[in-house]
Amino acid sequence: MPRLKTEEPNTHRTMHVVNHIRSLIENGTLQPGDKIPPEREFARTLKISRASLRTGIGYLAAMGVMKIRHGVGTFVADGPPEFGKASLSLMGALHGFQSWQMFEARIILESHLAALAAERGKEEHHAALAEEVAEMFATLDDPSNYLIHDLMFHRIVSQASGNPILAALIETITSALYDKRRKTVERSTDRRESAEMHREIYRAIRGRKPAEARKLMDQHLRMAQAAQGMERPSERKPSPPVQKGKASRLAPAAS
Amino acid sequence: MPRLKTEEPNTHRTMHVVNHIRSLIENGTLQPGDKIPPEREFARTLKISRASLRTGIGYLAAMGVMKIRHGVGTFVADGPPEFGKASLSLMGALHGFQSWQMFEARIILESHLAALAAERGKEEHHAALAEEVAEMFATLDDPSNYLIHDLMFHRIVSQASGNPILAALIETITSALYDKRRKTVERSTDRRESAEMHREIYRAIRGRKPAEARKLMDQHLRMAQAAQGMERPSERKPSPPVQKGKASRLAPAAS
DNA sequence: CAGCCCACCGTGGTCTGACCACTTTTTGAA
DNA sequence: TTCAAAAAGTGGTCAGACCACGGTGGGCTG
Repeated sequence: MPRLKTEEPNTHRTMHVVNHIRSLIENGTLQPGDKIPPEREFARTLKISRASLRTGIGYLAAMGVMKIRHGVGTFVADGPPEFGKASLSLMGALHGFQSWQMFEARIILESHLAALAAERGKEEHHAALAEEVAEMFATLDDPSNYLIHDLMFHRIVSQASGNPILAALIETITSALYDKRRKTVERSTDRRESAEMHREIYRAIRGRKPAEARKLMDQHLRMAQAAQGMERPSERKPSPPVQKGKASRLAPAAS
Repeated sequence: MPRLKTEEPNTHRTMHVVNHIRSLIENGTLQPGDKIPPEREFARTLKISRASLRTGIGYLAAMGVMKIRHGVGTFVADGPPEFGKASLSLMGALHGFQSWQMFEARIILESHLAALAAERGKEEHHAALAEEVAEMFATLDDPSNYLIHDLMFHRIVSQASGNPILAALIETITSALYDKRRKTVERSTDRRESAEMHREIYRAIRGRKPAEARKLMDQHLRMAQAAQGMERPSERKPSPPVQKGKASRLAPAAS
């Protein structure tokens, strides 16, 4: 019969650090963008070695919760929530993710996001979206700046959806897709068409028409996908075998 | 004019390690479940200190790519793809995620997943789903085991969808939701109803009826949500201000 | 001989303290 | 006043020792 260990107190230092910082964030002591104490000092405070502290901070940094700047300090992440940058990339290598799958995920998520934004978006979001659309039309001949406003538009839609988790998911996928995207220097005509689609999406959101917003976003993304030749291939390679049994980590300490 | 640094060779050791292991995975030298060399030996091989190697491994472990077992060794993760365990939890603390938001994300994703599974599921998936449904009916009086088969059912649906990225997203959310779920010892009648809904979902998937599968999954999840009192509150707290400008990380090294 | 316990070994975890590298700030000379 | 050099402050790396955990096999016990 296994003894029930009561949240072992000698938990690994790493988690000690993680939980400590976590609580600092939860009780408001630490806000996004804040700088945490220097490693040497912080380590002394927590009564652990600097090495262990660094392990814990590294853990948080890997997950995108903390941002480390060599020679400056360590900060709480302040950008839009996002899972570890290399996360998708790494897991892609491990489990063989395909580009079309990433795009499919993006289309599904972002279409819903657009619908939610149409339901819940506030005036401030509408204003921000309008501004980005305007900027897009203003930078039709400036590809790199156009791209920035394009991304901002989608990011604002995410915020307007009122669901930061879905927003984080999208952000993760988008940033992974970003690299591939930069290479595709879209034609000027593509940008004009794209800008107009964004405007229509904006109107649907502002007009609180969820179904229409979703349809337009879906349409817009499929077009973008086609422009980059990332459609789903008609023929699939043999899929891996179904995992059976392997309850492994699932099984609680039950009976 | 900034000098163009050619992928500086003295890149942080951490990324050196990460990229090394990444390439080992990509070229097939390292398979899921494999054990990597002992730290001391590996560090010598890579010509770096053990501390730096550990930093890199910790990074990978934080993202769920590697699994460390004290006193045994370090392995490549072999379970279903999933983002860092504490990831959602930590980010929740940082950005104020709500339970209903997690559930909303789950409903959206998993409903689509069910539809995709109905389109693309193979016989092997159908068989596996049937088995899990049978097990669920067989364990109606055994809550903890019932839960395991419940989770397996949903996991198989994810696999059947043919999109490992969406599956990983769901897996991440589900595992974060898992803790809360264990506490809710559902009533026996709830389990019976739940099992029957799963059976219907299975039939829709097997019958290749995407729309129906989606509808049923959506219905099932909303019921589960209601059973745990995680509905979306009618009134929302004031949302954070729209982030404007902050292109920060977005801006490429353009012009 | 069968079974169990425990010392041993391999592996990851932590500590110490020194030094290196990057940024920002301060200083002092032109 | 300007700007380049130095200093200060912070994260990054290194080295080597020792601790803690888990598995294994030899030796003791029954």
